Amino acid sequence: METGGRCPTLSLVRTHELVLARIERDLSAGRLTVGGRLPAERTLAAELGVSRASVREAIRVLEAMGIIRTNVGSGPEAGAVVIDNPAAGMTAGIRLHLASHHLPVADIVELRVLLETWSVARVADRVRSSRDGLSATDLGPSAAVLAQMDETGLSIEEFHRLDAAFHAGLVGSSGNVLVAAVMSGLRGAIHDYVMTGTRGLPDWEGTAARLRAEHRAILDAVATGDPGQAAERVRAHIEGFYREAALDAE
Amino acid sequence: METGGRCPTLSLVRTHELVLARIERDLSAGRLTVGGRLPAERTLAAELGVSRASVREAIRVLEAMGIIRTNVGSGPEAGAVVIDNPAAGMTAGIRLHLASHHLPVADIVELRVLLETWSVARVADRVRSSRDGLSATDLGPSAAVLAQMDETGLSIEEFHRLDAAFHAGLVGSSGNVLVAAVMSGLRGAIHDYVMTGTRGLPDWEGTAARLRAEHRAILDAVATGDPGQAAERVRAHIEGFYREAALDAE
DNA sequence: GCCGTGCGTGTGGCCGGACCACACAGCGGG
DNA sequence: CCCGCTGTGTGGTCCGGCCACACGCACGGC
Repeated sequence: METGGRCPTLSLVRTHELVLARIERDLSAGRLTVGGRLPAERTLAAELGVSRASVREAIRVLEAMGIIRTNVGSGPEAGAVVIDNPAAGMTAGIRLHLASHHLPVADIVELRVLLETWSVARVADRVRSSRDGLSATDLGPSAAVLAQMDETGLSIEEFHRLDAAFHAGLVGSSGNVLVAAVMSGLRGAIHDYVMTGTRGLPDWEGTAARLRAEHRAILDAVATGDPGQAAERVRAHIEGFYREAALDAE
Repeated sequence: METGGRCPTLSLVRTHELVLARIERDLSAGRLTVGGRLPAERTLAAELGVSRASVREAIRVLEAMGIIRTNVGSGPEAGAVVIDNPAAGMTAGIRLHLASHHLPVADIVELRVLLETWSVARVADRVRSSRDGLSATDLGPSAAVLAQMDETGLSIEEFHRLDAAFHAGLVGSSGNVLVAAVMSGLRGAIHDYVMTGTRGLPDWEGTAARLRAEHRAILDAVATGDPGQAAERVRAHIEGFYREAALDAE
């Protein structure tokens, strides 16, 4: 199985993929955990008998997928540390496929509606079946975000940041980590489209006021344990805004 | 904005990220399209005034995301070509986050159920509202896969390959490219778990026969335009198998 | 004319070495 | 005790070299 060159690497599997596989095995086996540090590039290269360049290539993939982050220097913040940010990989991947025109924006919007209606219905359902615990621990932060959104003088960017926090909070309350990550990735991927569309709105203040009212109606439906209403209000809210900002006209 | 070193690169943005941004812009602007070729690494490095290593790092990320594939040599198959494989990036990302124990398998199963019930319900809905066109062009391949699955002597791997093709075909018929990609990514990410679970089943032949019957029932509900039944059968089919293969016991 | 062989060219794959900036720890001097 | 300097280890980037691969083209032989 030796290749003819000087490198003992299997010729069908690229070297950086060997590095990735090794790191995945270490993650699976618990030898690497979120918050823990990878060996230094030079160390890992020596251990695996490959060049540092190949290790770096693998590291780049892991960074893009939101598995690790790297810092130069020494001390506890230095090197490659395992993180838990699947949304980063989702955002990057979806953005690129959007850029290549393979993924239509309309499909992204549609999946967002599906995931978010499901999430809020699920949260509302849990409120209905176990009212006290969920209301206290899960909807308080969402209400706080809505209060922040009522402040005057918010920039469009700031409004959307709070908007994202509100929606992400509700989706997060569904308890499905992957759904939350996909949702975050979707929003991240179309952020520029949303900003462009928002700036083109004829009456941003009027729209913002309507969005705020819709947020409150959604939170109300969730808090009163009405899955059907919650889902319907979310759907109307998302589709309404995207239609107004011309995001569905792909 | 010049850094102190010999490299004129902005110090807050890594060089490979500059390369990625450039390629994303080219994709967005249509200068690069699916099927088209990127400039050679050496050419791109010279154009951007960076080292070939930085270009390679960016290329690795694009490969992992399913945006490009690379081949050595010369001629039409050589170099980095733009492809449309978002599922690849999904699979890789989800696998890694699964490996790090940040993503629970149960969340993956849950999302799969959500996406697949939505997809078959949508296809069934379209059958109901436009029966002739959809039945002929979209369900024929699915029925053909089921016929293949009835052949004797299928290995477990082959059975699951056909199983995946059947499910992917139905999801693909929903018409949402992103949903199909996420679904494919989910399946790819948990493939090893499924294989392990399947090999541990006490009566694979009995299970396989039941799965086949459930496939036919699902296809029947879709073909007769019954969204509610289609979704319910898919749900029961997925949850039943994953429970039996101990995939929900996370 | 056709086929086979060898050479040249361009491609990605990989390596090793060099140097940089950063971040910290440890030590010595005021 | 505080500050400055030095040393060490980290990732970031570049450069140059060589390899295998894949093709195109030219030349020679039949």
